[in-house]
Parts: sequence; C-alpha cells; structure tokens
Amino acid sequence: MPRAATSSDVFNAVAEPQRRAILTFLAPGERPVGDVVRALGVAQPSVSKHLRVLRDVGLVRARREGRQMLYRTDAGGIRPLYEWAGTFERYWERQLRRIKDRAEAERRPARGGDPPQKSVKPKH
Amino acid sequence: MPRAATSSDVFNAVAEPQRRAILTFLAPGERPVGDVVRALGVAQPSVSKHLRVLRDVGLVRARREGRQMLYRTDAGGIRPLYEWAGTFERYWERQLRRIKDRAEAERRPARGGDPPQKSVKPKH
DNA sequence: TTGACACATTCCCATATCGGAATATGTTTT
DNA sequence: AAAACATATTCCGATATGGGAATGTGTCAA
Repeated sequence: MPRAATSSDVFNAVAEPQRRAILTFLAPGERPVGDVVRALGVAQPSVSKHLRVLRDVGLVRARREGRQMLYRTDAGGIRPLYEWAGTFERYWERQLRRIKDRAEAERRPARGGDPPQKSVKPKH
Repeated sequence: MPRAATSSDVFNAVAEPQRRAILTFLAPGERPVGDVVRALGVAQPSVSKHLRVLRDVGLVRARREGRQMLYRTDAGGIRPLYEWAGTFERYWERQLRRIKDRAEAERRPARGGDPPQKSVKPKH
C-alpha cells in the first residue's frame, strides 16, 4: 500500500500554513483572489491552487462576479476539527488540575504527604 | 518544496488519520507500543514512526518501563489546534443563525420582505 | 474582434511522506 | 554470554505536495 488518505479531508487541508492564513483572511467576508494575493504576498497561482484544495474539502465557497471570483470561508467546515480537538478537553483539563493541585500542595505543605522539595517562588 | 513546515507542527502531525487514532487511544492513559499495534492493527514499525512524529511535536510523552516504552497523549498539545479552530466559531454560528432565520421567515411569510419563492415541502 | 484583466490549470522539479522489509538497539531472562 | 522480547531506525519504492514558470480560460472594454 502506497500512501494513506491525503487531501479531500479537512485535517490535511488545514495542515498547510498558507491555507490557514487564507481561511483566516476569508472568514470575515467575501474577497476576490487578488486581495488574497496582495494580503498574503503569495504568488497568484499558489493562491489559486490553495483555494482549489480548500474548495474541494468544503472549507471555502466561490462565486463569480464579473471577471473576478469571490471566495469566502465556510466556517462550518472547520467544526469537525474543532470537535475532534474538543474530545481531548477533559484530558488537558485534568492535567491542568493536577498541576494546580500540586502547586497548592507545595504552598500549604505537611498536610498528609511529603514536604515539598522546593519552595514556591513569590510572585515578584 | 513539498509541505512547508513539516514536523514540529501540530497541524501536520494531526493530519495523518493513524496518528489521530493513536492520540485517541493513548489519551485515557499510558500504554505500551504493543498495545497500540494490536489495537489499531498497524505494523509495529509504522506505529513507532508515528509515535516518533507525535513525540517530536509534543503530542505524546514516552517513558521506559523495563523492555517496553509507555506512551501517553499529552492533550495540552492539542489545545493550539482547538483554539485556532475556535476562532471560527463566531462565523459558523452566524451562519447557523442565518439559516435558522431564513427557515423562520419561510414558515411565517409576508412579514416585511418578499414572499418565499418555494413553499416548504411537508415532512413526508 | 482584439486586447486587457482576473484567475485557473498544467508541467516540471525538489522534497516529504507512508508503508513494508530488514536490521539495529536496549532490556530482561536463562 | 546467548536468546528472547519490545521497540526504534534505516533503506527502499511509490506517491503527494508545494512553488515557479508558462499557458489556458472566461469576462469585460474598446
């Protein structure tokens, strides 16, 4: 087997920094390609290719207006990513809680456990 | 040049479906590599390579225990992704609101605007 | 129609990436 | 020390990918 699933999936589309920049730029509202080119300082063919990828995965919508194409970010396409990442929220929160608890235990020592090895530095 | 910033970037690490599966599997707690291999049904070298990438970008932590290596997901590493995606929340919510408003306008027409062009089809 | 303008697509190249097989490394057991 | 075990790394081949240059396509203006 050569390679796993590539594009046509949101995660991959968003893995590219330029494409993330494009999405951010196009989120507030419709813009012609030329605006993206100037805003990001990227060559026009590059922008067009990135927009193609983004459109294929449904992260961007296009509309023709005269000679120009107006693109806008379809934010809903980002939700799957948001939700996937969100499934880890409970884990990082648990981790933060552990860190906090540990700091507390050091601040108020000799409370059933070993005394702290290092004292907490004062805030300034 | 292929992908711009390759490894060392969380977005890229997560673009790979197998790696997402590994992260999910290792989120609840430490596991040896062999468990991942069996759980995902992937060849061992592949798993090791993916774990390497994940570790390089800080999405996974490793600890040696006897002959085996115990890995666990470091969920905090996923936060940047979650937060980036979250910056689009207001946009997709606006979109949902528009859709909802439009549906309402059709249900209760002739309210200061044009009448709907198409009637809503009955649910069956 | 011709030309200008705004984009899109194609071609080529250098480089990554993944999977598989083989091999290397590190640790425990005998 | 040798063998067994668990995992990591390397080498290879096939395929993708992104950038640049050149070219194609669609639309408006003269």
